[in-house]
Amino acid sequence: MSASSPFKVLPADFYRRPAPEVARALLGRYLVRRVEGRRLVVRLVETEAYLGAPDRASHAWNGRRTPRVESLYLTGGHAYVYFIYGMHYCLNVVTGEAQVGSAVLLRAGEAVEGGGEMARNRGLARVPRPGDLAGGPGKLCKALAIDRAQDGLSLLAGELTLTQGDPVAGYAVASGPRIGVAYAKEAATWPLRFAIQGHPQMSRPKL
DNA sequence: CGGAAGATCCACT
DNA sequence: GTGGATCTTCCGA
Repeated sequence: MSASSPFKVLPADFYRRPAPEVARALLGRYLVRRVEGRRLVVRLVETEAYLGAPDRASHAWNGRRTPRVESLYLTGGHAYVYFIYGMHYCLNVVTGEAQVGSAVLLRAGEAVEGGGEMARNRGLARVPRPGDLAGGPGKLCKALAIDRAQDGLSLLAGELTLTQGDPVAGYAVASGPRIGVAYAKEAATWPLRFAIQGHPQMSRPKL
């Protein structure tokens, strides 16, 4: 744990770096969701970087620009939330400069605060282990009550922020190919998935 | 304008 | 391990 408060909000500069760097740096950080004065917190354990135009798996591949992905082109430090498979939302953190379209998908976290409310948001009858509340991109959004209403929000203050948390050292980070992007040709094998090494709550295949 | 597929999750075998 | 749910978005015709 670091010297200052684990809930100190990460500054804009944190996001103005290449997506893979931010993806690594986000591990161990706290994602803080405020809803009606209450605070829900998860510690991030798994992320994926998406590079933008050169990355076939990215929603910004080849400069693709549609109303849905508009917030992906904001400057680093904003949220990009999209709806997928007819029933799930996924939360991304935009990285780099505006108009680039690079981002980090938040794939999994473990509950730090507000587990009871997260379980209710998930529709679970009981409160499971902390890692089972947000162990997947869709679950993470559902647990934290995130949907398209949060698309485009600044992460520097307000209902959705990222804070210092409990960052891990570089040696503790594992990387590998991203999940669910087999269609993306050459980009499918790029090692842009990052997780806290050996963490029990990675979403699916182990790294 | 229609068809196809998707950065997922869960129940069931 | 496999398949179904469910619907928005995109691309080709």
